[in-house]
Amino acid sequence: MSESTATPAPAPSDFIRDIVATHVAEQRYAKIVTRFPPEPNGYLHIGHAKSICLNFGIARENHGQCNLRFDDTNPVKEDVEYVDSITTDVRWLIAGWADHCLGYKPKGAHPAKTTVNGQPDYYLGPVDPSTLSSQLSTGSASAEPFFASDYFDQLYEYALTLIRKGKAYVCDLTPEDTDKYRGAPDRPGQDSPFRTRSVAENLDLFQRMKAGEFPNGARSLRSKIDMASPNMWLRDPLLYRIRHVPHHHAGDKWCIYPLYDYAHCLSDYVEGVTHSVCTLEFVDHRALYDWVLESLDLPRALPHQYEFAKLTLGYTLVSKRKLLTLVNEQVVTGWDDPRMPTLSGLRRRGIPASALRRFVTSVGVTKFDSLTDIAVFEHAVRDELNQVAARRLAVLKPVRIVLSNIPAGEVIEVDATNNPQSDTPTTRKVALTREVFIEADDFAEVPPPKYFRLKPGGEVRLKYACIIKCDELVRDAAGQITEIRCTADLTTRTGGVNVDKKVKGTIHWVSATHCLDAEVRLYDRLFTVPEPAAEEDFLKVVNPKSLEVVTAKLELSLAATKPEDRYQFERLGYFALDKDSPKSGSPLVFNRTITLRDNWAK
RNA sequence: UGCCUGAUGGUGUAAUGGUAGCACAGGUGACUUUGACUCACCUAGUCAUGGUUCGAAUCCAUGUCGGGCAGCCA
Repeated sequence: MSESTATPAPAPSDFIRDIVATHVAEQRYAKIVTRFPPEPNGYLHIGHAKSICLNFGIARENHGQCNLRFDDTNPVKEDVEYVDSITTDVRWLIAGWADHCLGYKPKGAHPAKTTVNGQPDYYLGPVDPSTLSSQLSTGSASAEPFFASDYFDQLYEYALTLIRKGKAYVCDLTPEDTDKYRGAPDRPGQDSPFRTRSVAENLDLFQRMKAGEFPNGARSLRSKIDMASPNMWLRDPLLYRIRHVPHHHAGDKWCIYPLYDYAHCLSDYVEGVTHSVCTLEFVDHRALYDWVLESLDLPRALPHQYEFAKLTLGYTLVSKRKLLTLVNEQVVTGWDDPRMPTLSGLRRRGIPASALRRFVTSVGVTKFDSLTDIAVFEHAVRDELNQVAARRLAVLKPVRIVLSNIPAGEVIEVDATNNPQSDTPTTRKVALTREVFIEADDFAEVPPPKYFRLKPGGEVRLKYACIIKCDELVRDAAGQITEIRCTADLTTRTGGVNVDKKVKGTIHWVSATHCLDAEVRLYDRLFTVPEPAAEEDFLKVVNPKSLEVVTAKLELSLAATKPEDRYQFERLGYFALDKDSPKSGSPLVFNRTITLRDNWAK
């Protein structure tokens, strides 16, 4: 069922939501706060959609909030370009669904120093979500997403605290030696020779690291945990590295930058996050997440990390590197090519955000690495579009029919239903004339068995119009069919005496004189195998027929199509205007979002 | 050979000691002015072996198979 219908879908349930529900029941937190923490170093894809819907879903189901936070601790890989695209994609995906849970902070705000239970503390809360949406829609922009880089000052203070507690030290090992000392999964590491430095020396060295006295990689700040731990992430993992580069958000203030494991848990804490939900590859990091937080004796409730399996979709690739290759090798036209699994690509293809949400909800949340059948995704898209898309007549590969008993110049207006799924369907007028186009596939001179469509001597209904009979094929000297001559039985029109006459087939059509030319881009899956990621060379399994461009004939009403409109071209599939389209004077450009199901598999 | 984690029809997911259910896919039929939608019916599953129990997908043990971990990436 569509989200727009009266019966709302039941709230999803999964092991993480169960945990949250327990915490709500025991009133462990004043408010449930989650976060979506992308690094601004690439475009969001369908896998991120699962994480976004989980985090925002938990927030909206519990009257909570979900912060959009950029995990921007590595300036050498990041760029504001991605901050903008990610922000756009997130807001598109949650629009009309969880906007009221979106955690944004006052523009330019940094954590405030407060006192909690007599202890110093840092906290950065969101702007009032009820005022946020109006701010965003008016573009007054007094709010913005959270940024981990806004906490660099506090993170530095916390690092000093760790040093004073003897829980962190400055290490002079080279990156190569650090690796060697770390040991291997089945072999313990060795203590760094710098592990026993005094607190005073560590303090001095760390401050000088910050002051820029040392070159990149010369020293690092490390946690002091256990070099023999069976968990590799507890073998004195690095907290800070030296990088003499400016930061896209923090400017040129810093030459030391915190690492993920150190910055993430503290960012969660500073924002008051309660449930930090991430993917399975971070399970081993959870011990470190907890270690950092617990080592600091923080005065407020600590956030906790929970992990789920990321989405893997059949016939789809989401690897940043491989997607980049597709763009660079011009296999696709860009990151928002409608064949790409990026949110911008899916959006351009015409897939509604609501369909994406419904899809990721339907696959569930577990700790099992699974491969989701692309059919589940396609079903969600079709199901959603079937509810909302207006029907239109369009012919992709036209063949000319002459209705010999209709005089040239005569226009018969017929009523066509806009959406049969609607409780109160409306209609529009479509012109029927002497010459019409039908789909090339809908005529067969030598029909296969059980062929319901037009064939020599056969009858078929032109949808919304009347039944026609194929009388004659006109050929040129070479024997090629140049014209299909039919007679129209006007008594079978709506309201006609023979309206109830049955024929096996009903086909779509467009008047040859009252129509519109349009470029229509027919997309198919980008890869020919279910698991392109498992391929030694994924470029070899790119579907050579993933795009076919045709010049189609459309009914006239389509001239008024707006970018957000979704149409079903009857018997063909769902289509949406491409962003290339609104160029004045040039024909409209439509993208095929997805075909209709076809049970008449040839 | 270390640690972490997982295993239910073809696929995904539920059942938290008490009738193995749902969705997708597939099949058959009905309906149809979309070979769509809708509806009905069908196909098909607890990784293995032991144990506890009146009763085990669920608890225990052992094994098998899969995924993750040795970035100064996130």
